[in-house]
Amino acid sequence: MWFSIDFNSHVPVYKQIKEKIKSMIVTGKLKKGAFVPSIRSLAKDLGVNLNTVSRAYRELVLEGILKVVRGEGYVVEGLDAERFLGKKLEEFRKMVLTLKGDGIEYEKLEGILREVYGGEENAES
Amino acid sequence: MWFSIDFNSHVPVYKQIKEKIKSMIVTGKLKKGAFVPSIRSLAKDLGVNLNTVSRAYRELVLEGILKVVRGEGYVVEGLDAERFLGKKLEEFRKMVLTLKGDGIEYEKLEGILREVYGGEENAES
Amino acid sequence: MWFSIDFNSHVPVYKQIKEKIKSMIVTGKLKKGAFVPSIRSLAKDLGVNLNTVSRAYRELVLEGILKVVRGEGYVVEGLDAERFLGKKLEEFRKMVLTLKGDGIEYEKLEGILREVYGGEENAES
Amino acid sequence: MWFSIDFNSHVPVYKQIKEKIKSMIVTGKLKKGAFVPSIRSLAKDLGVNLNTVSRAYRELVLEGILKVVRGEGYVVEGLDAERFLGKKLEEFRKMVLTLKGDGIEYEKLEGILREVYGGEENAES
DNA sequence: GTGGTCTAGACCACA
DNA sequence: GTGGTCTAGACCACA
Repeated sequence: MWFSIDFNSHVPVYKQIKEKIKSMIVTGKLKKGAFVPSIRSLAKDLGVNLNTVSRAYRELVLEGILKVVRGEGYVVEGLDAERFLGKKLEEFRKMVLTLKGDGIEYEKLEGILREVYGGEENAES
Repeated sequence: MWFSIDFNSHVPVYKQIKEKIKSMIVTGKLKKGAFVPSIRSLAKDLGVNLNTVSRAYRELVLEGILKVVRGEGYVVEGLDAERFLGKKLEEFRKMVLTLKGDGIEYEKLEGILREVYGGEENAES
Repeated sequence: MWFSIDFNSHVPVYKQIKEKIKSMIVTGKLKKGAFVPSIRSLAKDLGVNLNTVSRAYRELVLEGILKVVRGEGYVVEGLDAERFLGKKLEEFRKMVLTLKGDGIEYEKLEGILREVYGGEENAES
Repeated sequence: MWFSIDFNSHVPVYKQIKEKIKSMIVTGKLKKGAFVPSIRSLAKDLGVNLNTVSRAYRELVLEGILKVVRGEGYVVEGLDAERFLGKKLEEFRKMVLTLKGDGIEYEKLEGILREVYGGEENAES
């Protein structure tokens, strides 16, 4: 059921975990009131240290996204989807700007977009 | 004339410098045989330590992109543009995949693409 | 009839329970020979696990403050009030020292003391 | 120059460090713009692990009390003294309430207060 | 079983 | 020199 970590990424592992959890909440894979996996089980699944997951969860609590239930685990509180997606789109815009700066043409990027999104149902031309 | 560093990025500063240099070579802003700025001046411009720029240049030399001219500075050797742009597009594809996974619709991304690439040829409005 | 637990305190719940029981003995609310509430009922009242109350009682027995009556429950044995209060005052002194170190004036603390201890005999206003 | 940790306290070490730093800012021992000791040197002084100090500093940054300067260290930003002292006094009130509940008389506490504050200059009677 | 804290030590980036 | 992250493992409290 669980996701994986990119150990080659510059993004620290605990931040990757935070993003994944947020993503799963936004997409409804983790619903409000549900328990996220225990620190130790997620750490084991991801091949990561307990402290790393612990830090991710702790920060999500500070952000009001998770809640800790004594002796039981972490529960989903909620997440401002609007804001989460807004940030993601902002990152996307930044990357597109960079790519434009690198001289890559619009069509290249649109092509990839269509490929990823499967083609037919999304493309007009 | 010089670029800037995103100190909040997870991408290490020396890697950001490498990427910028490469980008300027690919886009022709730095031509083969031209001198890149001296380590001292670039470090000053960017507000970073000499060691950081030094490391970026050193690695660019190892990659065959720059060449040291003893006592004079670093000169552009060349760069496999195909490969550079290929990597960039690969990163783009990865990000699009993530965004799709977050439930963001094709249209949202295409809209941003059009915005960034200016109006006329791509946008209808 | 029973007290409450501060779940936000750093003091472990089982220690809070021990302190409360001791306090009630010292103040005569629990007299020698009286039964303290059963583990089950106290756990229920406080909203904590049986094990937690159990641990508190067990340690109080080890300290000679409670005694197990097989099949009946836990009975108050007694408590060195002098020592109990001495510890409390020691903690108070420590806290006052810290507050003095923080630059808080004598009058502020005395004011709070008077407030808590009610008006007439101590306060002028 | 530095403080010490109470390893027997229930208060986690990283929280003790946070409180000490705050206290030193409030009392002017650490002024705005000054560097706090480096993570590693403080860890060594206190006989504590680097990660523990690191967590304390990191949380102080989140609270806007410290600021991190890349490659240089942590700098004092500022602290709402009013709020800090208010919290301290609240803790004091709570403790006094408990002590009153334990049957300790006003005079005992006032006596300790006077002792700690040196007597003459503060006491009226 | 759950989380919380801490240690000893490693490796990296930046000044 | 500075901070940042991570691991492996320990010990504790609570359900």
